[in-house]
Amino acid sequence: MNIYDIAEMAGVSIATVSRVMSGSDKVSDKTRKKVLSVIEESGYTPNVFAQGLGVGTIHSIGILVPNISDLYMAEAVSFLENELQKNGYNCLLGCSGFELSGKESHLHMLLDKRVDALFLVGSTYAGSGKSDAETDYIRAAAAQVPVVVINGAVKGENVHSAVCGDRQAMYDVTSSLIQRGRKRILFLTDSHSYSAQEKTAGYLSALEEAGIPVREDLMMHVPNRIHAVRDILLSLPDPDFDAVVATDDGIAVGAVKFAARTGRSIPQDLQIVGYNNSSLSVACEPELTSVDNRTEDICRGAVTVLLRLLSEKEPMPPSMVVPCRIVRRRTTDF
Amino acid sequence: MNIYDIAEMAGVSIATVSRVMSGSDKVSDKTRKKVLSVIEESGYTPNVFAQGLGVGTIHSIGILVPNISDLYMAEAVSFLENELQKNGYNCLLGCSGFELSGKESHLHMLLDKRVDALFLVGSTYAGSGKSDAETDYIRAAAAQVPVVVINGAVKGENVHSAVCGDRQAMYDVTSSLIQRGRKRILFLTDSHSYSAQEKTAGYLSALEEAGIPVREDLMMHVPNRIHAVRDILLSLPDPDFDAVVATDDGIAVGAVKFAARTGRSIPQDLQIVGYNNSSLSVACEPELTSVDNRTEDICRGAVTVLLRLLSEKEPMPPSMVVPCRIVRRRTTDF
DNA sequence: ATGAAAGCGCTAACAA
DNA sequence: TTGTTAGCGCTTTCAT
Repeated sequence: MNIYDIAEMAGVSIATVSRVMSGSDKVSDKTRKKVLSVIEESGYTPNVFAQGLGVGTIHSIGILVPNISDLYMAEAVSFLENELQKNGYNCLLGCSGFELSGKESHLHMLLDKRVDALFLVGSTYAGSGKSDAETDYIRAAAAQVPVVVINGAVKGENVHSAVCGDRQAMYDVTSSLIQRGRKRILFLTDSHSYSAQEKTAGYLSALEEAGIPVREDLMMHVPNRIHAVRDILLSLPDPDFDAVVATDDGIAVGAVKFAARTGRSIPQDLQIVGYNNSSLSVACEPELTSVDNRTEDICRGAVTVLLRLLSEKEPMPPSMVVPCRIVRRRTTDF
Repeated sequence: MNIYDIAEMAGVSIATVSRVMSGSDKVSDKTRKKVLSVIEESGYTPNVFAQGLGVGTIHSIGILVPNISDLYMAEAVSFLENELQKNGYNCLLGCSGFELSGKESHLHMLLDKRVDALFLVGSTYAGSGKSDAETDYIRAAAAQVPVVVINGAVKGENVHSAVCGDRQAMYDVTSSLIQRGRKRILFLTDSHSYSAQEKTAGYLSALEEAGIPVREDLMMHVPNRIHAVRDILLSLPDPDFDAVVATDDGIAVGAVKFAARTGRSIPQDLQIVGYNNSSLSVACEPELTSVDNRTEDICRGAVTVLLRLLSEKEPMPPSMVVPCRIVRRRTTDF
């Protein structure tokens, strides 16, 4: 069932059918009614490929994510999909993993499908910042379609970003801990990404401001798995810290487990702050104080930016920053 | 940059370029080399829409999910995407919500994009089973492309399914509790879906087998939010149960929180079993015994089924069942 | 307000 | 082994 069939059945030309489909006003009411009724009873649906061939787009947008089974990523994708769907776009999803090769290949698969734009979700796409070469493939992609990085900054023509104020948030929570008398604050992270670096910077600046010397042994890289973190902390010969700030809730929960195992009471002996305000933070006991990075607001903002870009309006500011919010629960005394 | 440009630059016809692109062996090595080098240096990528128009597919598969920010769904999508990508398919993602209208509209958006097949993830798509009308739209879709329901059974031509043995699993855990002397087992669920019904049936058959009368007040519907569940249990005038089986970890964690609030010790006073073996089950304290429904195996199997379907091999058995696995932790004494 | 016809870029059947 | 050409189904001028 194609447009020719419909045209014939309705006794009009294919051009008229096309006009009806696209809601053109240059069709008489009578003709429109007739065509619509034929379409209705025949169940006709236009062939997107033919449409795409003509106009160059089928209104789909690529979403690249390292790992959709991560709570944070999943939530972001959820918001993106909702907003995009509302605006008539479909989502092509790619799970790239954290390796550069996977990112590149998945990105090209999406590009090959002629998406109208790309979302890269997660600061892993911003690379470590050591070399621009890490993100060259993103700029190359941006030569074809607008790219919006969620929660990571990549510089380049046609590359936009929406991030949360990770540095400030980490500065805030660290400062709060210091104000409550903590001086040996363990910083736990699982990543070297842009956002991990931002968080690190926030942590360090809080220490510096308070005149507390930085201790290398209080800055650890760990995998983001509850038991792994717990065991690493348990294996420390001389655990010497009175607070923990983590770059993800999962890591923080590991610290909670560590406290439970070693008889440390929370928050008296050990204060703990998580990140992302995920369901993990409220599943554990005591429940985690956590930084809410406003995923929903960021994603909504990112889609707004993108839609404006696609509608060829005036250029957008290249990035937006949404401040984080601290959700206080029982693993801290502030 | 299109196939004509490449053909001209390589001094061959478009047919030859097309052959090279599709890896046909009916091209001389010399010609192939030449064409490939031109393609390489020009960065040519075939236009999928034109391809699609010709052959009727661009190798994309629709994945419909009620809510991707749910841990279980996200994991399933992750596995599906991985398997499909490996086999050269892209994924069009739709988040439909739990309302019929959303399901139908999202499903049509995917169909309109001419996907080769559809995955429906989650037993919500199987409806309540009260009326076939609830799932008619699925059968209608199946008239166009193969449909595979993950974790829910829908009957119909060209509708396949991959489910886990929920009924048996629930029977097993309930029986184990009974064997450990528990007689007042609270069943908590947040859904009326196919899988919820299966789980209910397992629970009931374990009671029946043990000759324990069913008590309506011990079968509750609750929202799947930790604090909500906790508060509902706390508000019970006369909480009279010595074990809890829940159809999701989030719900079970709510019961754990309830126990903590009311001074019940786990598992002595109250045994608790969760479902899905998610990270929540290991975040809470004590850690939850949970039913692992083998998402990965189910998804892998589902993709296998689908690929066979798409490659026009002999018809598949309409459904596969993967047995669940009980992961024992510290909220039970078995 | 409506129709005719020229693309859009590719695949595949057929010719050579 | 290679080239020619007829679709694939739609959009969009350009006429009328």
